Amino acid sequence: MDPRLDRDTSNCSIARTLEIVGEKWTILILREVWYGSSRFSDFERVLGCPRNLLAARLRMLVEEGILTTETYKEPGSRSRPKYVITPKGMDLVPAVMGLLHWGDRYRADPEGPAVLARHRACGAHVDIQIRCERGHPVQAEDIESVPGPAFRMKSAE
Amino acid sequence: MDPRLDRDTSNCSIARTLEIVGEKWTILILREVWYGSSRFSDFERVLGCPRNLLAARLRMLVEEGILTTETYKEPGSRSRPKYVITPKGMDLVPAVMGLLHWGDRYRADPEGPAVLARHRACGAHVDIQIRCERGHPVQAEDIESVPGPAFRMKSAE
DNA sequence: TAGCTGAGTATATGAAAGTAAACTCAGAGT
DNA sequence: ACTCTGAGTTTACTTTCATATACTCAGCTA
Repeated sequence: MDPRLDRDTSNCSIARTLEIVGEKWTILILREVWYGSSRFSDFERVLGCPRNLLAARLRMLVEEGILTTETYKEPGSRSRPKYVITPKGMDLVPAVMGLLHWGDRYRADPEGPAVLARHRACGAHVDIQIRCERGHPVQAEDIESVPGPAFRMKSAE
Repeated sequence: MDPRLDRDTSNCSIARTLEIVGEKWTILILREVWYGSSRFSDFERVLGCPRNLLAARLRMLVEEGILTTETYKEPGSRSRPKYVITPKGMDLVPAVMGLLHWGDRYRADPEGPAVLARHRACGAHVDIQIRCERGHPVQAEDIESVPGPAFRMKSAE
């Protein structure tokens, strides 16, 4: 990965993921879904996010298959839509756990984090780790990035 | 974590992390640092990002202690600054690996990813996993979020 | 049938981001 | 002394994004 090479970065998986979840509010909406919110008004109240953006982000997350809509019915009210996470959305958990853990470490209040992630089965604190296919824990420094099958160079302009 | 509760989310670690790395270009700059770039012109060329934004992002990353500046000297030229990652910056690797992995899975080209992450020692592919303190692998569905020491409710307005 | 409520849409305004080009600045080479 | 280069800064303009507020709409209840 010589930095002087003119790599074509248009098919970068990080950039492509950020195209979807990199806009303001998107990850925070997903956070609230994980914490149990599902209704438009819940997101609005807890996030304090403008309604038109909330509507736009929810629509996009549904289009991308990260959320899906179901209906709920409060007694005495009509059916309304709610937003639930899909398996594709659950697969974003590790990335967001990474952000959470970094914030806990470097930007938390003196008394500690606001939210703790626990293993439901045993109650122990959960964290993310990097491992290689053989199961060895890997330090970030020991990761080597190499060109993959879709690696491309910039074509001459 | 009842969604109807008026939680105060101003001290959320995810939101605080996004305040730093959530702006456009920031994570892509870090990606290039991991891939080996360190000079202003390298970032500019490979990212195609406007110079004023690149300068602003680099300044912010240095202020936050995620990057630090050193100098390099090309023979026949004067010393110039270069940007290198700090341990605090390396601690963002798991989060970005999460984004990379998700993109590889859901948004890669048909032939596969553009970049592969390998364990330098054994050459095996690396990935991120969620584990509890006792070392058990944890599925995203088995994570429970509970109020932590800095949990707060919204004060009455 | 009039009002209430949750889930939006529409509109206006301001703040960032993108684009492009000119300009600065320090020092090494000639 | 003059030029060249990498690393920026500055300015000007356009476009997209974000915010705030007002408005709509469907259906349940009174």
